[in-house]
Amino acid sequence: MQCLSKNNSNTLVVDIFLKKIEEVSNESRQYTQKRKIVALLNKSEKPLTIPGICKKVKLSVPTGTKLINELISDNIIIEFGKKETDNGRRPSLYKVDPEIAYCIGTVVLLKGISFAVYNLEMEEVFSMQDENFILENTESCLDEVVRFIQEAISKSGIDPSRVLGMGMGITGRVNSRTGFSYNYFNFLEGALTDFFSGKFSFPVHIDNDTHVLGLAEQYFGEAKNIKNAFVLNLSRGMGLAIIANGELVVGEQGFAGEMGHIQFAESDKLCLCGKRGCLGTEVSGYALEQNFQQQIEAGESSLLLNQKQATQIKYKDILKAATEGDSLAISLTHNIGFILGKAMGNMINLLNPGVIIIGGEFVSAKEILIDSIKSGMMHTGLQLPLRSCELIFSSIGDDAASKGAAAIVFRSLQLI
Amino acid sequence: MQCLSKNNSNTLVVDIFLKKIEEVSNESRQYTQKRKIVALLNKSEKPLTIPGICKKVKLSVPTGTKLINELISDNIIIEFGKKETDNGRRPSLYKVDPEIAYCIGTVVLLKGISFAVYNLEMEEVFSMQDENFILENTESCLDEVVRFIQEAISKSGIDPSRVLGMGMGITGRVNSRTGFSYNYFNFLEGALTDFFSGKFSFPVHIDNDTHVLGLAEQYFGEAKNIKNAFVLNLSRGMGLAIIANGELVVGEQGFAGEMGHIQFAESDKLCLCGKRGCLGTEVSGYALEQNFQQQIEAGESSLLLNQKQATQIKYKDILKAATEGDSLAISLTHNIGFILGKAMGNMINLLNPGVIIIGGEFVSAKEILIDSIKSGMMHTGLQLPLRSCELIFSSIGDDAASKGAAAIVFRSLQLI
DNA sequence: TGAGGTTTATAAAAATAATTATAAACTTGC
DNA sequence: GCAAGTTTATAATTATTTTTATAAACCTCA
Repeated sequence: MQCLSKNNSNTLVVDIFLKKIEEVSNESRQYTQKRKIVALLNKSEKPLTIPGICKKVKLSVPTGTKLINELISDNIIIEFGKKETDNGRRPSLYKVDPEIAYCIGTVVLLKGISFAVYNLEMEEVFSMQDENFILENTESCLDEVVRFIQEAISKSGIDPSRVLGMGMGITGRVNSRTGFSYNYFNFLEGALTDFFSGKFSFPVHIDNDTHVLGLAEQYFGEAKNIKNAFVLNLSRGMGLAIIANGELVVGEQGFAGEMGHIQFAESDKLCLCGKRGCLGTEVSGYALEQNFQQQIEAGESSLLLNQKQATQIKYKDILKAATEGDSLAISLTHNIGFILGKAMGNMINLLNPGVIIIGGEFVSAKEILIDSIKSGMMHTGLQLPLRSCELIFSSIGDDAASKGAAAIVFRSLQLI
Repeated sequence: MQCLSKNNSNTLVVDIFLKKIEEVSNESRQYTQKRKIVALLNKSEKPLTIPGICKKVKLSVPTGTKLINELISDNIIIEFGKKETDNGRRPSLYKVDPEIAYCIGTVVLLKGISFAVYNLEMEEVFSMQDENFILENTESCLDEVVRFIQEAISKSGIDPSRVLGMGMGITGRVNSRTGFSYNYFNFLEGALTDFFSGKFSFPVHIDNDTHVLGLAEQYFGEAKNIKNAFVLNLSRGMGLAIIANGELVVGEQGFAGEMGHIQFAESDKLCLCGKRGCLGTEVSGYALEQNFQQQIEAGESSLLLNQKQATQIKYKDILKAATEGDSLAISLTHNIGFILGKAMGNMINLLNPGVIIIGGEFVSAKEILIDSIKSGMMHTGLQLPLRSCELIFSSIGDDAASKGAAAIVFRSLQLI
């Protein structure tokens, strides 16, 4: 009430989203109740009725009605038709006006940067990419990121005062709790989130690219209603997002998920981390490229050589060739799938997930991977946990990561 | 109020503990508030003042005072002296009467069964063991368990109507959500919890012995204030309790933690599960016994042979001999520690815990194990997560498991 | 088509809780 | 040793919320 009476000012309208429900504060009781109603409506897939809302927030219908009407005149929630019922007077349905506030998801990868704005229903209202961006641990690269985001915000035409926050997925090791980044932009004195928050008028959160992909599956993808899940990010590198008890596991410092550095490899190739036997040396886009070159040198042939030199061929090319029937590409992909499957079988024993979702660039070769992964899993997984674990491939698509990054904002405000 | 006015009946007094706070119900608002106050006081380590309570449950001091006074006349909470402050009138302190209700923890192992009653401050008020018990998957064994518990309750002298529930830790695979046991007492048509609940007047929960040990460390031991931790149960077998985001991870069906069946072994001995390379074939009390016999057969000597024949020597004997300086025992224990350490290093990469707690019978050889585990961890763990992960040995003692089992009850009622 | 049943929504009355004011208990410092 | 400052606890007043009652909207079935 106190803040919402003057709803000409956007900042004040957005204020109702910006505090967690249980947060202790000396705001009026009614305002807390209003925030509860708004959060409930935002979390709900479908619009709700007044009696439904009142039951959930434990309010009587008269007071609930009063608060809801105030929220309507504040332009925060809107009426949305009437509910079809079998008998009785039809109740009006209400939902949060999806265009009253926005959140931003940004993803910074080794190659490429992307930006997207989502409304409260998580519909993309604007997006922008730069495929030519190259991530470097330099001040000038950081400036480039800031400029890119500023330009994107300006092009999107959204009012920054209506932005609840920005979530950022960034390659490398990141402490999502403190906001520090350890591999990139680590020259800053303070947290990377603080640096960005200083540049923009809204709060900024970060996590690594794999975790952000996990959040996308958790909230919008195949893990939506499953409390325990794995989301594998298999591209040039590999990472694992673990969802346990319905929450993403980031660990004590945010480093959880380094599955590429578990000693599950069958050979003892030297890994970039300095150790031997890391799974990532055999299961990754990088490994696929290495294996391909090795096989060519050993005399194997491939249709890919018609287009490019062996050393120029990237893992995405090999995956594409595999789907097109190139037998060397298929056999190499198969092999990776089998080793991956054995590793996943062990992971199943450890954490008993209900579903494993394969995401990342390797999804393009899903027909070739699925059986090899499954047969690998059979080798190491125990009967009971294996039986109830589904293996599927991600279907959210290209904007998964930025959607997941934006979800960090909603999660932090308990709006999801 | 409605239930508590007649507090002669114990069942009605205990009623205030038996519902979760946020549970939707049509009880009076004041009663819900009372339950909030009781839960808050029970969770709090120290007694609280009226203003403190009112701030936490978001009530004004006058209404809070009224409810607290009612709870006092209902004999549920008690005054507990006055708080020392620097200035101002000294507030009275209040806490839940610890003897108003109890919970039971029972642990059923392959050899031995134990029972303990705890008051609301988790102090043991009664305990009973039967070391001669042998677990079998038979109806007569199940009867024996029931008889043992009935006898223990009767001997303890506690009023069953004051028992909030019983938590049971049982060896083998267990689905703690559904209450089904898959290895023992699996001949029942329904859930094992339903069977027990039918025998007693209070609800019964189960989980496996390793998870229960993890709960003990989480709530009362070394993991108390750490959100991400491992608790290893290293005895004749091995299991891992994983705590992530402040919650025990049991997985989708409750099977999480089968670390003994991850392919981290260096040899490819056949495991009882039918697979090869399982960590448990090299890191467990069973493996220690096997290795000992093998070494003796190969001509090694040990002080232990003065007491018993090689085939009669149990892993506990070997651990004891190691602490007493027997060089074969030390070298075998060391070796297990090193392999375990390498496995733990990988687990650290995966889940980035803040602490690893070694529990189980192997704790007796902690001086010998600690360095070998640490050096193993160095071999496989990544720098960043390794640096911030502490390795410690459990110090809760013998009743850890039953305390953890009892904690299931408190956890289910949000009293912890 | 209209009576009976059901549910939503609003109005008036009753119950409940929060503010405000005041008293009591305690420390500190002159 | 007592005034000033601080905090707890209770009493009286004010505000809010729930209950109860009533009206309105809608279905079904005779």
